[in-house]
Amino acid sequence: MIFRDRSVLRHDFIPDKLPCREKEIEELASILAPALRGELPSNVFIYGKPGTGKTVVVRYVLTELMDAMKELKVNYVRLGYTNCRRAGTPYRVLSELCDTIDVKVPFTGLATDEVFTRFKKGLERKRCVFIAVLDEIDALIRKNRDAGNEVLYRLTRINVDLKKSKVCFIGITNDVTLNEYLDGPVLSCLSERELVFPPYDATQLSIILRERAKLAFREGVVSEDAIKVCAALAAREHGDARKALDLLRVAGEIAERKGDSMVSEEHVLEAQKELEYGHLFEAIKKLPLHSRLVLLSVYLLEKRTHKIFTGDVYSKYEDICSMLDMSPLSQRRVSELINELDSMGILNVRVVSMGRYGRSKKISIACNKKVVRDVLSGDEWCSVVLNP
DNA sequence: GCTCCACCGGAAGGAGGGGAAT
DNA sequence: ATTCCCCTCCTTCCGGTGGAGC
Repeated sequence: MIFRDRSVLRHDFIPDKLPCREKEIEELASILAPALRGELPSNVFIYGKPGTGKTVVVRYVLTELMDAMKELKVNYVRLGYTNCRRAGTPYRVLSELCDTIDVKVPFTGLATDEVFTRFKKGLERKRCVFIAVLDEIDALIRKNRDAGNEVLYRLTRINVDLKKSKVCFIGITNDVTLNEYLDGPVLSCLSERELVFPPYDATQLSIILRERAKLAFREGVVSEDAIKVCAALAAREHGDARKALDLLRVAGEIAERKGDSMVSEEHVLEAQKELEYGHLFEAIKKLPLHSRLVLLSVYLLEKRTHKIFTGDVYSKYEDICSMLDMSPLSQRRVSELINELDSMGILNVRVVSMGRYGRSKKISIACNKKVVRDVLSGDEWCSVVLNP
C-alpha cells in the first residue's frame, strides 16, 4: 500500500494550510474582511501563471470567511464562484452567478439582458454583500472580446443600480497581458486592488509537496529525493505546483503498479516521461485531420532528409491527400497549419532565405518522434499511409 | 548593385454552423 | 420558427523580402 488518500493530490483539494502563500492569504483576507461588517470590499484582480495557487488561495480565504460568518452569526454575505472558461459564454457566466443566489435561469432562450435583470432583482431580494469570483476571466475576453467586455462592464457597474445589495468582484487570470484586451473602465474598476502571485521556486515546491505527501501517502513511503526531484522538475516549468503534484501522484501510481514499497527518484523520472508522453500524445491526437496529415508529411520526409521546406511538405501532403482521395487545403493554409504546429512545440520552424533559391520555412520535428509515430500509426487515416 | 526565386504573411471575403434575438 | 449575428476555417489575391548568383 502506497497511498493513504490520493485525492489530496488533486488540483481541487483545499488543504488546511497553504505553505508559502501566507502573505497572499492575509492580504486577500484583509481586503475581504469589511464584508463581515456589511461593508463593500474593494474589487480584487489576481494575476499569476498557472499553478501558482491563485484559485486555491481564493477558495481557502472564502472558506475561512464562511467560518467567520458562522461564528459571528452573519448571514448577509453571499459567495459566488464561476470559472469563465468552463462556463464559456457571458450568458452562462451570468446564469451561474444567478444560481448562487437562487435565481433560476433556463439553459437558453433568454436574452443576456434579461438574465442580467433577473440577477439584479435576485440580489435586491437577498439584501446582501455578494462576493463574485470570476476565475479564468481571460477566457471570457479571449473568446469574444466585445461581448466579454460588455458583460464585465455591466457587472462592474451593477452597484449603481442596486439599493439593497452590493457586489464585489474577484477576477483571476493566468494571462499577464490581459490588461491589453480589457477595456479601460472595466480594468480600472476590477483592479482596485491587485495581487500578483509569483511562481514558486524549488524550495517552496518542496515544502508544499512535503505537506501534501504527509496526507496523501502512508508514512515513510515517499523518499526525500523523490520530493526534491518533483520540485526541481516543476520549478523548471515556471514553478507550477499543479505539475509538481501531478508528478508526485503519477510517481506514486507507478510505484504501486510495480509493487514497490517506496516512491523513489526513479519513479518520479518515469512519471515525468509518462506525463510528457501523455500530454504530447493527446495533443497530437486531438489535432484536426489536415494538421495530422501535415505532420505525417513532415514525419515521412524526415526519414530521408533533414532539409525540409514548405514546398516539400506541401507536395508530400498533396500526395497523401490524393492517396486518401481527399481534396487538399491551399498552400497558404498549410503554411498556417505548420506555424500552429510550431507554436505547439510539435514542429520546429524557421524562416530562412536561400538567396537565389527563394525564401521558405525550414521545418523539422521538435518533439519525441516515437510519440508522433505512435499516434499516427493508430490514426484512422494516417495509418493507411504509414502501413499500406 | 541588381535580379529574381519561392515562398511569407496581411487583407478581404465566403461558406457554414451555432447561438442569440425577435 | 425565423432571422440575425458572429465565429471559425478556409480561399484568393497580392505586395513584400533576404540573399545567392550574376
